[in-house]
Amino acid sequence: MNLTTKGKYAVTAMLDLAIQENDEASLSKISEVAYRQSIPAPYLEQIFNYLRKAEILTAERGPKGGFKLARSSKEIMIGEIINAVERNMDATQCSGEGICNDGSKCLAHNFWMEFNDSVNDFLMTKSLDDVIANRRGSVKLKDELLIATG
Amino acid sequence: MNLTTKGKYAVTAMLDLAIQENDEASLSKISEVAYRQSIPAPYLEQIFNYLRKAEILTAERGPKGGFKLARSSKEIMIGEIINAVERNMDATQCSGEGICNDGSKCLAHNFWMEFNDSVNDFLMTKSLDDVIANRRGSVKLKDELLIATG
DNA sequence: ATATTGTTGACTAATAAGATCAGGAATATA
DNA sequence: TATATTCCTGATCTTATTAGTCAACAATAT
Repeated sequence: MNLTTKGKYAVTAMLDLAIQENDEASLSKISEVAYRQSIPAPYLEQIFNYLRKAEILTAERGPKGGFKLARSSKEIMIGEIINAVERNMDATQCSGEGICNDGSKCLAHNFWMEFNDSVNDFLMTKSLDDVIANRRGSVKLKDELLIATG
Repeated sequence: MNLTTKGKYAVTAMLDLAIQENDEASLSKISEVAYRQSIPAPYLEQIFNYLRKAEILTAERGPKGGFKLARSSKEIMIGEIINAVERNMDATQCSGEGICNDGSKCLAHNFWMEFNDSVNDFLMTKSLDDVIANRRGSVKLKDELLIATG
């Protein structure tokens, strides 16, 4: 299992887009996001391509072009972002090759599967919005109050 | 965060020792463990050294020498093993350097801390014995029955 | 004395991460 | 239509790390 800088850049950049999302349909340029988040722009270009292909980002070309989230920030899970850019998040591959396939060789096989499930449960139940809300402290509570008071 | 083959070898080798533990004070040679678990012996030598320094393994030299667990398999957590051999299991380092230190730069900082906690909770609450019991299916239940029936 | 086992640290090869770069395709606007 | 701007694509480069080897040494049972 390998969670690298690339995955962390991807999450940070997506959070940036989610925050920028205020004004409807606003597009952010790669160069803007890269500057705000201290991510090398050409590297972010690469990363955004993965995210677009995974359909969690949409792009428009030309002047006035840019990127925005393909869905609401409540509907994009951190795990999706990471899976889109990381190639080795699966802890089940007990060794380089499939020497675990016969089932008896690797004593820890079941354990790694459970570990994998645990990690995925965590990452797939946290949305961009959750992370932002958690970061701002009490936004979620505020939402609930608004609902409660009509 | 980086969980590599080295960490997986370490866990597998420790499980092997735990299983061999039946006969009191029995020592296993590196070559034996390496053969049983298909781990390159000179590499396992390196790995066992880390584990010995972390005091979860003890060694004796000379003929009849070998390794055994430093504590009971119920008291050695998988997380300890991994921490002893992996150098980069901390998901909190949001980037290569400490650009997150000022607190405001990395939008995901809190999130990575929580993720880290989640992973550690999982790994630090599973003992070697837990993994073996889980693997054999109903060993734990059997133990409980033995206790229940005196 | 000798064979056997762990101990240590230096070394090598292969791979992957972290970028960079150049050229192309779309598109808004003058 | 020309042009500037932005995304799109793939090749390439550098560096660090992983995975693994090796040789010489230290301890100890027989």
